[in-house]
Amino acid sequence: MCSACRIRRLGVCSGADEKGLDQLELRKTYRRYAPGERMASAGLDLPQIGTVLSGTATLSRTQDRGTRQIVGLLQKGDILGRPWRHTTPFDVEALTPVEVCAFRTPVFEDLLDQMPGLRTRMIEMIQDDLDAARTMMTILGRKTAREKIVSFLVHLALRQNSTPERGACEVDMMLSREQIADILSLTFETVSRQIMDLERAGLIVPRTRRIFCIPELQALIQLSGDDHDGALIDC
Amino acid sequence: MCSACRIRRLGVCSGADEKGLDQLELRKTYRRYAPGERMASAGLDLPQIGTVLSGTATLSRTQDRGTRQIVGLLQKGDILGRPWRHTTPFDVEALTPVEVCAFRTPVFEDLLDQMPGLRTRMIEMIQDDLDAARTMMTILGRKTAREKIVSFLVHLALRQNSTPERGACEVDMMLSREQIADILSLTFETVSRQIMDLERAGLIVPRTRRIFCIPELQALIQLSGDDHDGALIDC
DNA sequence: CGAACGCTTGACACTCTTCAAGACATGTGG
DNA sequence: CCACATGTCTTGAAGAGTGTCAAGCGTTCG
Repeated sequence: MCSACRIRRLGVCSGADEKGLDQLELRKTYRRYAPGERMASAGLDLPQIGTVLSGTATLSRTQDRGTRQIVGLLQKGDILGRPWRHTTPFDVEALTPVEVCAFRTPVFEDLLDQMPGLRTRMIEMIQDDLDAARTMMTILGRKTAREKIVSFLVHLALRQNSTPERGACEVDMMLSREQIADILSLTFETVSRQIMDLERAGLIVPRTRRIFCIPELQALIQLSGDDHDGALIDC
Repeated sequence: MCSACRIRRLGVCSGADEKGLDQLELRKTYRRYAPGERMASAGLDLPQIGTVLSGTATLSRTQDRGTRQIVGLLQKGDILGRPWRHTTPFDVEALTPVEVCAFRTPVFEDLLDQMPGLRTRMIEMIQDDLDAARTMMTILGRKTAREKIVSFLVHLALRQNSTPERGACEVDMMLSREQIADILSLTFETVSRQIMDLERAGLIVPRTRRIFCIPELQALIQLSGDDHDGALIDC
C-alpha cells in the first residue's frame, strides 16, 4: 500500500494526494537488483522511471582510458529515470541490494500530466539534484585531495548524525577507497594516504576500515576549504 | 507580444499554448543588466524567475581562498531563478548586456500550477541542465588541461556551426582566458599555454585572440578524451 | 603619454598520479 | 586446519602535469 510506504514522505510520490496514491498503486511494479548489477547503461534505452525504496546505487560514466567518475548516489527516495527522455546518459549500478518502485516511462508521464502535486515535487527534486551536481563541480575542480576527503567526511557526518552539534560523532563511509576515489576524482592510493594522515593527526579515529569516530567535527569543517552548506551529491 | 517573442520556441514558455501566452503576457516584466552587474548573489533572496532573452551571464561560486568556479552559462532561453526555492545557491553575473523576461516567484509558481505544458517544459529544461552539470563533473575531475581545452573548443564549434560535418569551421570563444579558466578549473596561464600549443600544432588557427579557425574538427574531437556527446555546461 | 588590462612566456615548486611491493582480511578447496 | 587465492588497503619512490610567481609584450582608453 502506497499510503503505508516507508518512503511516503520522501520520494516524488510525496507530491501525490490520497486520490493520486490510488492511481500510483494501480500502476507500480517492484523491482530488485543484486549488488553489482547493472540497472541501466549510458546511451541505452531506459523505459522505466522509479523511486529507490532501499539500498544504494551509483550513477557514473567511464572514459575510454578506464577512469570512472561517479556523478551521483541513488539512495532511499531518489529518482531513477527521466520523464520525456527515453535514454539515460549515465550508467546505473547497484552497490548494495536495491529495491525500486517502478513505472513504465509513458505511464509515469501520464501520471505527471494528471497530478500537479507530483509534478511540483518532481521539479523540486531535480532542482535539488542540479544544485548538488553544481556544488560537486566546485569541489572537483577547486579543492585539494585533503579538502575533498574532509568535505566528504563532513558531509556524511552531518547526514548520518541528525544532531548538528559539531562535537563528537561517528561516520560510516560505506564505500571502498576506490569508490570514494571515483566520487572525488582521485586515485585510491591518494584516498588511502589522506585518510591515514587524518588518522595520524587524530582528527578521525578508526573503528573499522570504513567507520570512524570524529572527536571534533568542527575541526574537520574548518579543514574542508569553505563554508560547508552540506549539499554534496546524493540529495 | 509573447507570441512574437524571439525565444518563443526556446524557453520555458515554449511549453505554453496560445491561451497560456496571454496569461504570461499580463504578468511579465522586462529587466536589463549591464556587463559586470550582479544579477543575484549566493545565499540571498531571489524573488524572481526569468528567461534570458539575450546576452550571457555566468553562474558561479567563489571560495574563501579566492578561486572561482563557473558552474553554468545562462544564454538565450535559459532560466534564471528557481520555483519553490526562495534563495539561489550561486552568484549570477552579467557578462554582456543581458535582457530578462521576469516574473515574481509566487506568480510564476501559480502559472506553473495552472499550465501543464509549462511545467513539463520546466522539467525537461532542468533535467537537461542536470545532465550537463554531471557531464561537466566528469570533465573537471578526469580530464587533463589539454583535453579540457579541446573539449571546450569542440563543444563551442559544434554549437556555433550547426553543420556537424566535422571538417573546417570557425569558433568564437567569447570569453577571456581567465573566464575559460574559471569554467574548466585551470589557471589562466595554463589556458593560455594550452591554446598556444594547439596553435603551434596547427590544430587551430587564430583570427583574433578569441576567434579561431579549426581546419579539421575531427582531429580535435579525437584529442578530447572521449566520445563527444556535446553536452557541456550551457544548455 | 601613461595606465590598465589581457595575454604570453619562463623558471621553479609542489601536489597528485603512477608503478611497484607488501600487509591484512576473508573465503575456498584440499 | 592449513594452504592458497582474492580483494582491499597501506606504503614507498619516482615522475608528470599544473600551479605559482615573476616579467614582459601588445592593445585600448582616458
